[in-house]
Amino acid sequence: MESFAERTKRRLRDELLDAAYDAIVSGGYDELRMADVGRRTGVSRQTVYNEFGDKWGVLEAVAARETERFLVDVNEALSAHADPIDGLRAAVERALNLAADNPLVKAALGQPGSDQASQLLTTRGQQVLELCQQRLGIHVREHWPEVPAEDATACVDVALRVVLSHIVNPGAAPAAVAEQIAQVLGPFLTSRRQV
Amino acid sequence: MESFAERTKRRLRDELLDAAYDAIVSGGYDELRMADVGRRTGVSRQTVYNEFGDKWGVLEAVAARETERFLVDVNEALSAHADPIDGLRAAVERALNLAADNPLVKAALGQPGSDQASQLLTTRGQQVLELCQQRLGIHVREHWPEVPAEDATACVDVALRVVLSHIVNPGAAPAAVAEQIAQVLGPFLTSRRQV
DNA sequence: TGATTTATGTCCCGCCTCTTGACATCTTTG
DNA sequence: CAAAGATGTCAAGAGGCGGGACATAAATCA
Repeated sequence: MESFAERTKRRLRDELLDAAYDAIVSGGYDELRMADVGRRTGVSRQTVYNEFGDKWGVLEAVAARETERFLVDVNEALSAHADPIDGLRAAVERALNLAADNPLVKAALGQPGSDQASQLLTTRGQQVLELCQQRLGIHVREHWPEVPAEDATACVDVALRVVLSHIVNPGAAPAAVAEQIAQVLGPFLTSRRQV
Repeated sequence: MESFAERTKRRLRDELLDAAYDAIVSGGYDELRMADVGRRTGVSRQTVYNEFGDKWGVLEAVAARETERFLVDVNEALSAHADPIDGLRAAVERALNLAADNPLVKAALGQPGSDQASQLLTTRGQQVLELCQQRLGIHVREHWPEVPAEDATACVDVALRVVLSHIVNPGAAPAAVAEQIAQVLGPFLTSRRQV
């Protein structure tokens, strides 16, 4: 049985993340105040530091949770198609559309006072990147049994980086990008496909 | 702002009451184990004692919460009518019907191993009685402005005791009892009614 | 330019709550 | 009669949160 204390701990973290999320979305990372996060949750400033270490830790934790939710949607699109190439195309399009609508992404990239927050998806993006690689990797290896694990990983890695690039620096429309990636990576997948 | 600690405290109490409620409903008061209440909630046995004092305290707390919920329904019936006598009749009928269906009432009165629990509504029923008097009193004084407070209180007190008696020791059908009480107390209310 | 304000990050200590283990007591069961 | 199981009490210990103080850096204001 999970203890009440453990559930309470998780709830605390969750409520802190809610408060931080709201603050970032409405005012940007620079406007985020550690004391506010605590106050909104009904907890001291020290407790926020105990939970996340520092202000950047808060942003990373918010991003990690948001990414997890994001990936649920993307994985859903991925596994909605039997053919890997179709799944890839659908997942890319879904990811780009979701990112375009996502308040946190907008706050990190678009709003003023997001000099630092934007690095979350660029120079300091390892965390998000690795999280996506891992989650997508697991999911793809399950749903693409005909593609060798190593090749699936490579494919995911390339597509992921292109998608991230398009999120940070938008190019063509989501559907067009998805089609482009499917066409470029399609032959690779086809050539590596096994019985 | 309410502190996180305060909310957590309330949540703990609520979850303990949920666990105790389930245990009582499924096995009766005698089958209730303090250690189980703690285990189901994910806290130690001592914490249960800290919160409720002793086993009877658990039962009283469960009953108090259930009574509060019960009264919400009854008060709703009471205030659905402009005329006090109609409200009285409706409230009595609602109360008796609710009690007849209530799992906790059944567990306290009907099930085997409820020798002690049944006292909750009889020889040790002051707590529930007073809670009802208070809540109903407040509500009636608000919704029966034409009846002097003292007379309203007396009316509520008499009706409440009759209803409780019918719950513990059922007589006629709820609607018939309600009609009877309305007829018996009606003249009193009418005579005391003011402009 | 210098002073003030504001926010981050760290440290420390007091307080409160929960946990754990032990114990006495009573009742039920074998 | 002995063992098991439950209630109720006590004390010691651990962990987390609150609150205050502080150093530091950046922005603001005079």
